[in-house]
Amino acid sequence: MEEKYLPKSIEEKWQGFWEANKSFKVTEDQSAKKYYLLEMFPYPSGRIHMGHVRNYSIGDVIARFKRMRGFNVLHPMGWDAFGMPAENAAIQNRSHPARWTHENIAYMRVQLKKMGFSYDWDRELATCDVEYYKWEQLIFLQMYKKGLAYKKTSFVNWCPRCGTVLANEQVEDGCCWRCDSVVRQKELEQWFFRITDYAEELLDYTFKLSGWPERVLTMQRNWIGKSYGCEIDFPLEEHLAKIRVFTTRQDTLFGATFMSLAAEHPMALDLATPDNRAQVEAFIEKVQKSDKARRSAEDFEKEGVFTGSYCINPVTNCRMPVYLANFVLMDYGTGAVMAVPAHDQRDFEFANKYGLPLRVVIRPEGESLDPGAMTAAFTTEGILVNSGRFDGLGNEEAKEIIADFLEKEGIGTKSVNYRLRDWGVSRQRYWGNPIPMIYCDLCGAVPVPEQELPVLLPMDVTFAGEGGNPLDKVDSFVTTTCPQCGEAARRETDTMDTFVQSSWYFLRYCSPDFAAGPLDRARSEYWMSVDQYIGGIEHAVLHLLYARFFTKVLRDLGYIGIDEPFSNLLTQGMVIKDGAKMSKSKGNVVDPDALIKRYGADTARLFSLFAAPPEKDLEWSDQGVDGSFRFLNRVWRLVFDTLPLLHRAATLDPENLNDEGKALRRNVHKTIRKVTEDIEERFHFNTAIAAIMELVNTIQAFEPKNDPQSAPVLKEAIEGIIRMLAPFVPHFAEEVWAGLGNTGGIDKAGWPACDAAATMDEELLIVVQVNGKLRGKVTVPACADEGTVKEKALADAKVLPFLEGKKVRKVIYIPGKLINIVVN
RNA sequence: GCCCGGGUGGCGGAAUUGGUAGACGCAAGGGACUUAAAAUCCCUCGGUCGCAAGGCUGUACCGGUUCGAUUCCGGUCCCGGGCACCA
Repeated sequence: MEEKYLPKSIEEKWQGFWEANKSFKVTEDQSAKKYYLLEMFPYPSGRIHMGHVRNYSIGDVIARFKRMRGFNVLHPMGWDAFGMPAENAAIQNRSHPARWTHENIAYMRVQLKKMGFSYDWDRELATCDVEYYKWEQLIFLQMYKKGLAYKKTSFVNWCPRCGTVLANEQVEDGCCWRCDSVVRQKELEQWFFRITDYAEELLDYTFKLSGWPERVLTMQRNWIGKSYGCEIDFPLEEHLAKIRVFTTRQDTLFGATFMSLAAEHPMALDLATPDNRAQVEAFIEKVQKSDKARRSAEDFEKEGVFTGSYCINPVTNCRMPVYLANFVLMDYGTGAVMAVPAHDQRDFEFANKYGLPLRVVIRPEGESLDPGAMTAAFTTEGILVNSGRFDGLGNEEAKEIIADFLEKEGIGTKSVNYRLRDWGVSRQRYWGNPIPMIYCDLCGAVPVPEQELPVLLPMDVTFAGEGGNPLDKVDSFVTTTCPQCGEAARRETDTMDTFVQSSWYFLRYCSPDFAAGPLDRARSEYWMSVDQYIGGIEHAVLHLLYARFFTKVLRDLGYIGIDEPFSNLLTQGMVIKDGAKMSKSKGNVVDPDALIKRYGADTARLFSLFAAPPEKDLEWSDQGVDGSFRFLNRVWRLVFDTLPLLHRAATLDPENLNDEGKALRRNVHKTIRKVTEDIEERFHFNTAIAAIMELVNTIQAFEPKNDPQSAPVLKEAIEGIIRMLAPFVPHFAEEVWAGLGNTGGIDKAGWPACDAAATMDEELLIVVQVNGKLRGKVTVPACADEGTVKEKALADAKVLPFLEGKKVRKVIYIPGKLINIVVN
């Protein structure tokens, strides 16, 4: 052990040691308790950023802690390697997405290794490798067979100038980010996964995932959005057809005075009367031009157009004009809304704008409601009026009664509706997993036979940045023959959404080299489910919902026997600097490489864990990093200075200590208990580190006496510190541990055990309050009963003045903590 | 607009089940060591009144429950994140 703490050489040394010994390589060991720890894998964007450092530092603490506690820990790492940025970079640099991606992976792998994260690198995978994506193609085919993958038309953002589909993030203020043309909605045939088949189960399990943050579960429940209501048919005046609506407010049916349809509604054009046809067509065109993001903006002007047709309210028999309205979405319900302007704010505004009638059917209890005087819709609970035989009912109870009535009369049916929509997985992009389908003029869409997999993504492609998917132009890829009839046919050129790859990578990690299928069932069942998953809160819905869905699909395809992929979830906050999220454009980025170079990886890890608890945002502070570095230096000196004493230390005899020794030992074991709980139960690494710092301060104040028991107590204390620090600053701990004369690595030493007997206090400090205000403190023997404490508190010199001339009404005693004297 | 979080010193944060508000760290100020600087060590550090002992006050704001509220309840304001106008 050197006199001075030199992180660079220490870190290189131990990283070499771990690599040479394959310290973190694991296999399925039935005799050991398994622990699968996973952090969300990175997109290989170029370099790691502080968010990665934080995410992976949090994970590494848990991995190393569990290892020290004797678990067989699976801790893998890989790359979410397909995606748009690679393609954009290829266009910009006139290079190839594969090259860009692999270079980035190589660089970032070095960075992660420099951080000292304890991964089993033998399991590394990249989703753009054919060994990964070919199995995904197989899964797609099996989903297709079961009807879980299907094709339907839907709308995409389309740039007419580039001739390209745009992602939402490529649309800026309704215009193409590259050429600034106005983006329009284009209808396209696309592949979908039937996630809605699993809506009920996905919802159900949100009530069983006890290891997930309630916040995330709430968001997922809201996303799935189950609601109970009715489907009601409104007959058309001049047609045989009916318009079907879904509503959760059947209690307001008597107040429905007009009908609003989505512009995309299949009946929209048919309902346009000759006089109105031109306006209706113009309106549909206009809605298609407005992009989805804008359409949902707060200040979006509610607009509509009258079709010229009328339908009939089935309970009031009133004529209801049928409008198209820009705020009605085809994706939710039936794409048609019965408009109740008196009791829905949007309908109220719409009715005002187009001079449509208002009919009050609910009034506040004990009051009446004048339709002419209303300035907003009345949307709270009340009593039904103008509703025939239902008048006088409370509107909540009326929901059930009216639903029953509608069913009996054959007007409508009770219905459950979900917000969740099927998952569109088609992407008109090159850098993704090719969807294994073939189009034949005679046979239609034909799946690629399983034995012909993989459909290789061709490498000889040029990137222009316009004119659509580059894959379309690779003749050798597109041109093929129909597997069914042998005639000339075309390959599907859509690739799969990258969320598909991230929906099952955690399963592939269990058997990454398995050559006979996507996963080796025996190995997967040993490791799954993931015991602890860690990642950013931004993935609370999409990724985490898709991964849950995919796990259930793989279960139903017979690949695995579990229902849910992640038993416990930890969502971490963002890394902030100067009050904003770190980003290149804001220029407030802290480069992990520079940090490692200056302080070493251990300091970077320590600070990112100490500055805030994981789930909170972390405000970066350069001075704070200095503080963490100073702390490590202090510990280093403490060990180095006491080394000669520690080497001579006799065996510890806990029964035979002086008061100072006992006090220090009590401190050591109380700290062990706290740090263990903070890591294991709360993931509050900041307070765990603070507790270790306090113990270091205590040890520094401890003066070893010339008695035989001082050195062993000190030795136990210092060894405890080093072992507790090991998950946080592993290189540092390994070096110091070896310096203390230990061999074989600190993992083998295990996590220190708390000796409960040593934590027992001999005396307790009792806080004395008078009328709830702190007035004094008394020290009593730990065994003192209530009477003794009370006596001592009432006699305390600092308390007495507050009792003078007053009468003691009550004394409340909280054992071992506090006594409150109530006087008046 | 809807949904989900959050608001504690100059700063990051602590107070885990309603029981000492401000642990730990940073910054700042003072001191020791040094020819000097760095490093290190020691002291002070919410506000306010006081020579001091100590008092009063204080966890966004207003109110409530309680012997006791940063913590629970009702209302208000502000900040952050998410969204697919959810009928």
